[in-house]
Amino acid sequence: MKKSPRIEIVRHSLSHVLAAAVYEMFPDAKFGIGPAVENGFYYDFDLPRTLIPEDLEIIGEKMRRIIKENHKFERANISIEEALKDFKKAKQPYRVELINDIKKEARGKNDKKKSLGYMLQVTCYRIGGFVDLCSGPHLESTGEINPASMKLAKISGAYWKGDEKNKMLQRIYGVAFASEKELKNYLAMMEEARMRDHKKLGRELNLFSFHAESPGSAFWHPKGMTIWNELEQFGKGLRKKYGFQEIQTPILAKNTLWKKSGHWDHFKENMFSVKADNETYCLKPMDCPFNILIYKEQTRSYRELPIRYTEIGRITRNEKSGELNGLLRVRYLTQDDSHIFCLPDQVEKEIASLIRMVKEYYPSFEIEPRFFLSTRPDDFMGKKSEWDKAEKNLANALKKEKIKYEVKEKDGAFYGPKIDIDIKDALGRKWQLATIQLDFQMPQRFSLDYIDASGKKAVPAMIHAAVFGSFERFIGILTEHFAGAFPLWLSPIQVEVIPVSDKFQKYGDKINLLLLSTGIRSQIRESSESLGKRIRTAQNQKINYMLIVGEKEMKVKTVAVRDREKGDLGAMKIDKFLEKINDEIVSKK
RNA sequence: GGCGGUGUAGCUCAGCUGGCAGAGCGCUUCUUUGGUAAAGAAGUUGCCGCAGGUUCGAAUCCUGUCACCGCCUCCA
Repeated sequence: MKKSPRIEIVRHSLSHVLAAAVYEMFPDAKFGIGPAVENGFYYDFDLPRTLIPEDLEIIGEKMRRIIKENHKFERANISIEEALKDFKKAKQPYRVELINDIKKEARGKNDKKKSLGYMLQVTCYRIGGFVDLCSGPHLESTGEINPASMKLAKISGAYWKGDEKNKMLQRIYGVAFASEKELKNYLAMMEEARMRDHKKLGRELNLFSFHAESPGSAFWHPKGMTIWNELEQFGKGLRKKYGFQEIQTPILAKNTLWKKSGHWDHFKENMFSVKADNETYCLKPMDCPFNILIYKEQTRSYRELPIRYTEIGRITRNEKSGELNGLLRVRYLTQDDSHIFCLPDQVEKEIASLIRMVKEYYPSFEIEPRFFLSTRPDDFMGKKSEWDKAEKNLANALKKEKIKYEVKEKDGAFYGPKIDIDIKDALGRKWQLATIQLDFQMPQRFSLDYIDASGKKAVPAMIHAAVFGSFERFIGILTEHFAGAFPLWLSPIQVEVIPVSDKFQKYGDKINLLLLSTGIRSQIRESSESLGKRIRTAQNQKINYMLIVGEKEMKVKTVAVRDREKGDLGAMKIDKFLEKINDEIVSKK
């Protein structure tokens, strides 16, 4: 979908119309900000009372009326001082704050340029009796908006300026598109997303569950575990190919370790701790310090670097209650973690190799990765020069692998910059999965070293990487991506044998056993349900193949194959079906 | 953690201004022995999230609390 500047203007103008409608309903309303966003717009208000869902109807009606009345968006530039006076008089504290921010910024710029005045104006727009501070651009008039292509969507809370220390305002979201048809498509897509919700499918397909007794932790059922194990095996295979060795480390350590790593300072609020023997232990929120301890077990020579460790890391993070979200945000998660210790001049090669490995994962899931370089955050650890070097290392590796990427400013970890890999799912939604992080800080904090070629001690570099990110999140996303219809190699039940009647149950059992003995996940059920009903159930369970067997098939030792998507494929010799299905599993189609 | 919403059978949900807790699906049993997305009948299913309060009487009203959903914040 291409972004049209025109629709941006429409959305922005709509937020202004929304504000006008709210002003009409609540003359005492205090106004926050109201930008255009992806798929629509929003506006934040400080209102004398809490909005209820019915208010949205009323406000929406008012907006449609204002649109129909075809008001002009009248633009006016006024001086900052005048604007300050006006908005103070109008009792608009957030406006006053914003104008003061603009003033401060303008001062800064003017000092440098030594040409006072040019920034000391702000832009306001007026529709009817409502004046709003806004840089625009807006449409000429409200009549240009098609009211049928717009809909108010929801109300939620939002902190003023996005800071949780500030007051919470009420945010009204609207969706808006260039045409009514696009709006309808969008709403249909939202409905589709609802149908694909992994929490719903997880229950229907019996993959996993959540329980109030342990909020934020998934309970994996046999079918979910099958998917998990396939992923784990797949990931471990690739790790082996790229020279990793598997390790396993404990789930908790004394907080002294976390103080040393810096995690205590940055995340102690988010770590579960327990007291034992007059010591405080923390459940691990990361695997890295443990990997470091293994590295430090021996004196390392430059000859043995790089050392590449991989670990299925069971980690725990005490996320705030409101942040939990099914499998996508949990408190107990399992990472496919990796740590590389290498010489500084091996860094780019190792990163490039990791990028190739990441790229090898995705085709099996029918998803396209997109790469980002996340740079130094404000609360960084270490020296700027080290960061510059690390960021350059990452950029060079990306270049070497001819990867197109975008930069996410200030989005790095506190100990180093990272390459983040996002994917788009079947509905076009973005998710962050894999991450490759370069770290010159932990090795220093933990006094890591190796003996270099001249016999002197030197400090190695450390690279952190995860590809699935977490098994929980990855399976959640896959479930939604495939709408529960997993590709054959991942599918919990690949085949169901369905005898036409119980006279053929024995023949069915034989086929089922044959399939199971060759490693295919097959099942057969004894049931008095009609054939149609059993097919329907198997379809709803998204079982890839149904083998219908009756008199005809038994006589000539065939199976009637029904494909979950393509339907009836006709009769097939059993050997031929085995060959077909094994091919598909191996090629991960 | 903050704001808003929602908690009734395994699932999806109905239950109005307080007055005997319901439907469909599922599950069990029986009948049916089927040919590519729902055979028929009977039966079963409840701490109305939890704890208080108001009331002759609470699924329903009030308070608190827990969990979930959406958003904000956060995400090593």
